Amino acid sequence: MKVKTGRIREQNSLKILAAAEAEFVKHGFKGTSMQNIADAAELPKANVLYYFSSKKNLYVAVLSAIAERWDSNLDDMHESQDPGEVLNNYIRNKVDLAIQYPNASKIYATEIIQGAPNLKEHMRTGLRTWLREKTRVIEAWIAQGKMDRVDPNQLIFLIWSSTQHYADFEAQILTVSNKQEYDSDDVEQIKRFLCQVILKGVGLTPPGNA
Amino acid sequence: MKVKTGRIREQNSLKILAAAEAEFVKHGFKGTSMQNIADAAELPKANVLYYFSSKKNLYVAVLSAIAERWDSNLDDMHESQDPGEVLNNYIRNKVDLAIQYPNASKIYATEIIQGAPNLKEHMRTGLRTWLREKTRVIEAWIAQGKMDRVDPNQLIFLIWSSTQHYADFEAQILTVSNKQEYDSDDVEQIKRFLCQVILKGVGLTPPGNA
DNA sequence: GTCTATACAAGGATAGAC
DNA sequence: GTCTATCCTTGTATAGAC
Repeated sequence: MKVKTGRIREQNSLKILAAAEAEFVKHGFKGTSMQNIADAAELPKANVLYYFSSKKNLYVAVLSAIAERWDSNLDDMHESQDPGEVLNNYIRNKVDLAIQYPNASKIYATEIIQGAPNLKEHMRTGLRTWLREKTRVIEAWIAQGKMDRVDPNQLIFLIWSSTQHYADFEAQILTVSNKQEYDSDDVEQIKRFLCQVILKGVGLTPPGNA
Repeated sequence: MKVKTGRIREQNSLKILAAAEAEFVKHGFKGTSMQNIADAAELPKANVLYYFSSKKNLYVAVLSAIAERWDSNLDDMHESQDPGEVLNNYIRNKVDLAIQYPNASKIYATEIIQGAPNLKEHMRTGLRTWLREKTRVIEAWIAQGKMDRVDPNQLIFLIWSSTQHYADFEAQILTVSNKQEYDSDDVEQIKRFLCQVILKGVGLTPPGNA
């Protein structure tokens, strides 16, 4: 019984994408060689170039996969919902994402630090639209007197920065804390701290603040 | 009258360091060539290698200059001072630093994202000591009932992440905001927002909350 | 002290065997 | 569809002229 070619292709592609993500994080785009990626994926170098016709191409594929995963986790929020509950869930979700996919967060961060040459378009269209929508909802909550009068954009930026920090600055946080990795207690503590401080900071109370 | 050799050396070194910082930010360590740096510094390539004997050496020099500037701006805080005032000043200071030296923040961030291979030692010694000291002061404030019971380490991380974000993610923030650069109004608004939310979030009020 | 010319290595990409 | 061998560019670093 012949194995379908499509399956091999798919499996190899995924192996390469995972390996590439790990290597790009450690050494940057230029610092990563196709040989590194091939070795990590346990495939010959030419094979990697066979699936993704160029290094640049492979890098963009890695970025796209990350952006897709990122966007898929952007929960919808409606002004009819309770702001404390919505923001609480959003923050906890972002922390989970950061801890679960640190490499994704790191590559995304590196790309933006370098001026976002491959993400400018995504930000000008998709992200800006998403942000405007959320801003509108938060402004509605403020108008309804449900929370303090703060700049909605800044609030979103604060949530992004404070949550992603645990992925991007992992090396710093673990080193000064003298730890090898985050354990589940750490993660819960991070979530509680951020929810407590940010929600209280904008005049909200977490839903079940146990 | 002969120009002192030391002056030329110093001036060229500074020009090279500035050029290197700008290039390393845009393309990363491996992605930056000595030719790029030499062109940006308006000097021949061999001249750059004459002053800093290797590329790695030059990169470490850039990092050291950054770490030094960073550390010199770590204000002292004492438990006898008013926590609201101290944290307010610290946050405003960090925002100024981020806006004034975005490249420094970006290179530092990139280095940590990649696992801090050249900063591990600095973090294990200098930074950890600094953090422990601040933690002690914040714990004293909490014990004195002057602020909410929060994890002091997390509070420091929150201040670092939220302030540095405006430097590191400049490209994202400016793009979604449809701006070319931060103006002085933006900077003041950022400071007010962060001080307001973070201080209130830990049970403090800014000193002169105008 | 400054710069030109060059040795030498690494890596991306392709041609073509299997 | 998969992989070996190779071409060619780029880039670090040095030797040595001025």
